[in-house]
Amino acid sequence: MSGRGQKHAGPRRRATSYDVAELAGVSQSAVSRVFQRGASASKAMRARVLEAAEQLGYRPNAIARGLITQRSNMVAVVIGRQTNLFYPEVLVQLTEQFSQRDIRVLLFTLAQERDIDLVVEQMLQYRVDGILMAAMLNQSQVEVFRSANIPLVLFNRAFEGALTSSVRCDQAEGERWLVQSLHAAGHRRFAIISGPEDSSVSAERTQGALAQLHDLGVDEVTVLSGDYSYASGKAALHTLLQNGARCDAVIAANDAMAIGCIDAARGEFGLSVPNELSIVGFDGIGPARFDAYDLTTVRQPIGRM
Amino acid sequence: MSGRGQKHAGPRRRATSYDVAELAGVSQSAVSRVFQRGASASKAMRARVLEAAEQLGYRPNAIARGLITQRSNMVAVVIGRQTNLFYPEVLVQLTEQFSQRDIRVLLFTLAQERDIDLVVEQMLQYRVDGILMAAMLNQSQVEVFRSANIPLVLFNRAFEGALTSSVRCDQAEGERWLVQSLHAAGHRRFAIISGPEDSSVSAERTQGALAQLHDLGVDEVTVLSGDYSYASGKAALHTLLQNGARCDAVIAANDAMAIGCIDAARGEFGLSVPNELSIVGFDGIGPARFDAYDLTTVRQPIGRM
DNA sequence: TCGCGCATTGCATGCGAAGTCAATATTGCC
DNA sequence: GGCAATATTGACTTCGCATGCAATGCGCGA
Repeated sequence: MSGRGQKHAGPRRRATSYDVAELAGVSQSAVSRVFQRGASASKAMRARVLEAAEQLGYRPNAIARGLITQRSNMVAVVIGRQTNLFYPEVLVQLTEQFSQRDIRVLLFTLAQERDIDLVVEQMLQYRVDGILMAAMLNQSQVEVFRSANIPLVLFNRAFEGALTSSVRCDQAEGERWLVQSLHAAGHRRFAIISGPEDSSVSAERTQGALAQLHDLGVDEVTVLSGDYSYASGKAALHTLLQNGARCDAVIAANDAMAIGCIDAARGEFGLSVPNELSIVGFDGIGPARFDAYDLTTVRQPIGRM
Repeated sequence: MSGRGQKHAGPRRRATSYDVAELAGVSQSAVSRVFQRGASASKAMRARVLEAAEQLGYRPNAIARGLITQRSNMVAVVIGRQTNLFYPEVLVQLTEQFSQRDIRVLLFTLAQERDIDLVVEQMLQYRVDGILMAAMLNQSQVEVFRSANIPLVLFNRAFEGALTSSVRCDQAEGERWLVQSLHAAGHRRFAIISGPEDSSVSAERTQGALAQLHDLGVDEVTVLSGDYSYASGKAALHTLLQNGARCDAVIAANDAMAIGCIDAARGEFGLSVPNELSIVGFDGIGPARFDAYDLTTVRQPIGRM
């Protein structure tokens, strides 16, 4: 009432397609069509609408659009709480890729294992178009998504009764390659530091390594397990060498643990790495490329999704 | 028609509140109210509705709800393309915190500087309830959010004509503390490796360090700049020592560069760190705690949001 | 026993855009 | 120039849920 325009003083109500239509002197449908790809609209119309839209600062409401089109254009990405640096790196890359395809990423993290049901619930409520899961889930959870017709992609893990897709490298093959290399370099006494018991990724990697060792005629292998963290890598190497195990090559299930091993070997036991002891990892995380480690590892191709 | 039930054969259409209402023999409003907090509903009603909902696998549609309530319950989090490991770590923590408050995180990354306008557009279209921005933006972008009434929080950066909130540590103070420590340890010849020219964080850190050095009577300081990456840290140290600059303490604007410096100092120049050369960083990223570096750094308290 | 107030419940409407269908404008072609 | 074919356009409905309002039921005190 005081003469302050609505335009720049902070319009309480965001402009809608009706507002634009009115200002441009056309119908709401017309506005809608201008803001879509394949819709037909004359040049004149388009120009008028765009100008009106500009003037009002109009933005199509993606929520409303999602309601009517039944597509949210969002995918959920779920990652567990990481002691492990691999997933955050992947996450950023993933998000970029999705953006390029005009898909938004709704991020979920699992602080506790039990949070997963809450997260599942949220994903369903938000009607995400798809789910990329880098965490464990059980049969009933998979079933929920299947019956809701939501594509579920497991990242770096497969599911037993696998009716689901999964994106992942052949973990076992990677380990075989690593083992082969170590063997070729003359190593014969191996130790493996696997991940958590319940990690399918770790299981595959460990299996791969053991299988290749077996093929090479090496059957006596010490296997310890860690939790993928730097600290657990250190601890594992400590245990290993403390017990007097003699070995000249350590195969860690991921880079973080491998780095922990290297530090323990150097710091606690004064060993020269890789001269006296070779240590290999898996993933190709950033720090693995630091000169201090210059880790031999299998780098997962995170570009391809 | 062939007798296959709709129930488990993959209902094409997700159950809506009307479906639930019908099955429970109540009105749609009743269903709606059962799935809200403060709404009134009798025990009996609640029970009937919940059972019907369970049976149909009903989930409230957050999209539709968002449309009517004008709240999406989503916040946008924007991070730049990181050569720097700090933000991904922060991101995961943030997401957990938001989850606990029943807020979803819509993640955006900036592959290119120019992407920012696209991202801004997306955030507006999705009607996010707030924005947490860990990237640079200009006046007009800030203005867009202000006029759209969307709370904008800058992470680790302030804005000049600051009408916006920002969450951040006192970068300068942290550097002062580092410098003070180095000085107390007897160092007198300092070099600074700053971040990119246009980084306000870097500017503050560098200013803080210079100011403290000045206060301590040290005015001759070599300042080089990097881009926050490990590689640029290595390169900077290389340049520094190659040019014959004599210094016994290097202050890097972040941990990644500090680690690069350490590796360069050790690998290329055979220096013992920290005996012959002290190197400090900033952020407290994971790898900074690896034994090989055991970096002195300022750890940003990412828990407090 | 009757009336009043409160707790429940249902009805109807609206959020903002997309898409269907029919009406209209434009174009090409002989 | 006339007519059929095509391109634009607008009116109206729909998506699924929240909410104001009216109608109903209930309990309780006098």
